[in-house]
Amino acid sequence: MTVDPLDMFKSRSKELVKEALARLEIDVQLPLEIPPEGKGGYAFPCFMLAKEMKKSPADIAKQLSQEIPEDATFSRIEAQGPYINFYINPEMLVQQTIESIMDKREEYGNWPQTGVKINLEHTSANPNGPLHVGRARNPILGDTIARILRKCGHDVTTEFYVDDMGKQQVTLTWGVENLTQEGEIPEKTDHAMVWYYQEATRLMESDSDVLEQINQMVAKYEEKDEEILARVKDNCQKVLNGMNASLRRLDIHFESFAWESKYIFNGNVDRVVEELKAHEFTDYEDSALYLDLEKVGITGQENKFYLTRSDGSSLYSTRDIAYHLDKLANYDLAIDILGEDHKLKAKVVKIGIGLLGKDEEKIEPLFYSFVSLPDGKMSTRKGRVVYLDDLIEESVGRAQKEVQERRPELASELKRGIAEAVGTGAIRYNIIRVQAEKQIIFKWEEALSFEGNSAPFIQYSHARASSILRKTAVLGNYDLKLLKHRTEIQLVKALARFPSLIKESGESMECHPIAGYAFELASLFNQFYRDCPVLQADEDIMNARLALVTVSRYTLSNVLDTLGLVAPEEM
RNA sequence: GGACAUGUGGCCUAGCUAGGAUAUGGCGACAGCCUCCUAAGCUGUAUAUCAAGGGUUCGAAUCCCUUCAUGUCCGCCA
Repeated sequence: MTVDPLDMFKSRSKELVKEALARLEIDVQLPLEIPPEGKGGYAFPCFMLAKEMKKSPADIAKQLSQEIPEDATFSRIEAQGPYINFYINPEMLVQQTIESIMDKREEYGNWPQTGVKINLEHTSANPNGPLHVGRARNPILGDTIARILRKCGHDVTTEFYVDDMGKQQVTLTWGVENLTQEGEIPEKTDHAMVWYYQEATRLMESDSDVLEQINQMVAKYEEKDEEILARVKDNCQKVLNGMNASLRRLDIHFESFAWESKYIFNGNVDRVVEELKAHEFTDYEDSALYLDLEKVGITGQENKFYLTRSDGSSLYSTRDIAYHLDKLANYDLAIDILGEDHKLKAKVVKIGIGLLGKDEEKIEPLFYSFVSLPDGKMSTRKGRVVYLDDLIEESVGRAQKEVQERRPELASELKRGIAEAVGTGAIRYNIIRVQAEKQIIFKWEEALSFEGNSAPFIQYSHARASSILRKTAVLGNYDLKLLKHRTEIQLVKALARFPSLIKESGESMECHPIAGYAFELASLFNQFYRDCPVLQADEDIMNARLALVTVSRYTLSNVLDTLGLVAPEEM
């Protein structure tokens, strides 16, 4: 059975149009469109034939439709104005779709393995403090895209690039080794460590002795001092552990961690510099190597993009080039989830890879805009920040209150589970439902909405479906021809779209269409729930509807999983 | 100053890649629906010069140009 239940309808309608055109000896392809509600499943506009045939599009549509024979796949094929509309045979659609989902179950929506190996780098936040909401878009976006690509059949490895080379990391380590934190120390390691970083940064700015000490450490570190490396990595790891704990709560995990220092210590960065300095697009200024942006066609910037300092030590982007070289050696595609502030750097990395003779098209950066607060950008230093952990706590806390109000009779363990699922789900969904390049201004009321277009809305539909199925014995024989209510057909149409949606979203690497679909599907299920009683219906109808509820539940569960949301049995 | 992105009812948002039939939904507002499978639900009403102007086209939210607004970048930081 094919993955996409709509496939036969799409290809058959195209075929029929093609044959009709051939009979009229017209050598043009008509595009397939999805018409508005009530105009059938597929439509072919005839405008582009008007010039050639010297007739109005409406007349052409009429003439063409007369050339199309009746076909079992469609209940009606007719011209309406300038369009030929194909009405999908609802019985066949219901049959195809429900059987396909019954057959695939948890696998419905998954495409066959492609063998394509993808490295998907996301989050990669500097390990000097807890994740804040301004950055939280990165892991959520990255994890969701990873899930989509896996459903598309690709072999995805998610990776966190740990920056353990910057001055910031040395500053943190200096703080840990020279300062004593007073008062109550937070239990979570990222929250405990950030104090040292903030305090050391403050001291460094006011005390030149401190600055001197830190600079000396940085200098030694860049000369590949293994002992300092061990100390810095140790502190990074502690912060990283805290970050990972936060992300785990959102069901975000990494398969791999790539440490930036590795590429310095193993000599790869030196090799990159060696090769690049021979290139005609690079030059020296005071023995600092730079790339001439004008020569590579980047305008709007200062012309020099530095690849090394004048002492020969490497810069961030140079190390990033070495890192990406490594990715391309091991993967077919490298995807990077990056904040919009990284656009120029990402471009330079791609160019660098190209200059080294590798295929830069295999690097795909995806950008997102920052989440800011109503009074501006989030900043850890200025204390103008909402930590991800606080957002999660607040969200789960509010969800806990809601569950308590709505379902006081449930066991408290169950209520806690529901609150966790709803609270964390609301956060993920709110980030993912908007296209990544739109700027978001963080507002508590919006971030923690549990009604309307939100995660709990979708989870609730799943809980309703589960509830119906919980109350019945094993599914009996069913006759799908009995499903002909308007909302039943609409629900089936939505169910049928899932596999093609997964594929399209994987190709465009966008998450928000899936969120929109999840909401639409849940909404249609709720309408079905209102219009079509299941358990009270006559046995024949009940069995047919139970089949529809079963496949709806599978599909709801699969979309929720694609978005990284829990599908609760009850809420 | 230049570069990249974004601009759709009071607020948020889909549609833009491949121009087509009355611009998608949510929040908020107002009016309704629990003797019936969970009301985190459902139904209805009102609200849009698709930032502005010009162009291409039989046809533009969608393509092109100009302008404006917002975000981001333009460090021998990361």
